[in-house]
Amino acid sequence: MGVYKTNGKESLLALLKSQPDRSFSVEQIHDKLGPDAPGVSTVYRLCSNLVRTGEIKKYPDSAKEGYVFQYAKDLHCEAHIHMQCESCGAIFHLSCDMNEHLAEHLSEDHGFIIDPSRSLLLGLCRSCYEKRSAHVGNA
Amino acid sequence: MGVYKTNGKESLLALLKSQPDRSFSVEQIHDKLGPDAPGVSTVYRLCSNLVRTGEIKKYPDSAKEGYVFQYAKDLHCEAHIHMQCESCGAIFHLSCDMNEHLAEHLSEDHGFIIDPSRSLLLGLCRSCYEKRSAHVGNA
DNA sequence: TTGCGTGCAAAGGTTTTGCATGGCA
DNA sequence: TGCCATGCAAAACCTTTGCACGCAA
Repeated sequence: MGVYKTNGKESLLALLKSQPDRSFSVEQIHDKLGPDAPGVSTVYRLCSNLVRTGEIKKYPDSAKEGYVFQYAKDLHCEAHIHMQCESCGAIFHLSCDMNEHLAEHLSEDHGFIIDPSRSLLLGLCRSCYEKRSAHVGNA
Repeated sequence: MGVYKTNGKESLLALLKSQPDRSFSVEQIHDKLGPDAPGVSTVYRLCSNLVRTGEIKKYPDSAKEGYVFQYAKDLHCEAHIHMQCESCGAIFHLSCDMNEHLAEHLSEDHGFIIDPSRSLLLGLCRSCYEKRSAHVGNA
């Protein structure tokens, strides 16, 4: 599997690649690809394959139950923690010394060996936080 | 709902309370409660209610897809991050200054406002790490 | 006695699987 | 042409819901 180059695979990968900070549910992928979209079951199959090959990553969805997928190739995601915005779903890569710093602290003070690639911090990204602050305003 | 004191509710809560570091899936709860266990749908209903009242917490399961529940009352879980062992499923509460330290760093350097209560770090707890090391041994 | 909680069964939603067809190399 | 990938439909799975009965208060 994954040997041939097909339309479905190409367009799916193009979509995720075009917005590397965004994550997509199977439903969103299927919808966004429009009329020439592969069927839902194929989207599932493609995503599974791409996760297996490491080209995309799978995260639990912070909003609804379920899972989302995000382009991840060449990002060395094994080494760093990720942050997901609970409002817009964007996923950011923590690229700084905090990764090592935190890992060290957890290991030494708590006896916990972190797996950064699967650890997900939830919260609000800058723009969603500002939007929300604006909304609340003088409440 | 949640007005009456019933066997199902009592035994479910007792189970989770007896192992506050462990998390349980609906299936595990149902199985562990044995012959006098409430039906699966009741376990779902009880868990939903208890999550709503804050007595237990719901986390995505690191192992299989799905969710697990853990006793959480009086732990002020809103304020701190949690660590889940990918091997045994135990969930630990990060109770130290790192919570504030990390939150500050993420906010200042990355513009990310963390929601600690929903953030989950995955990895291996001390005992599972040691077991695994022993297994691998001289590989 | 009142009405909430439960069990059972059915429904709902999501993901997986089987099989025949179509497309890539 | 051979084999992989896809579509469709059915199945499997998990979770929720409806309804009638039993139990707590």
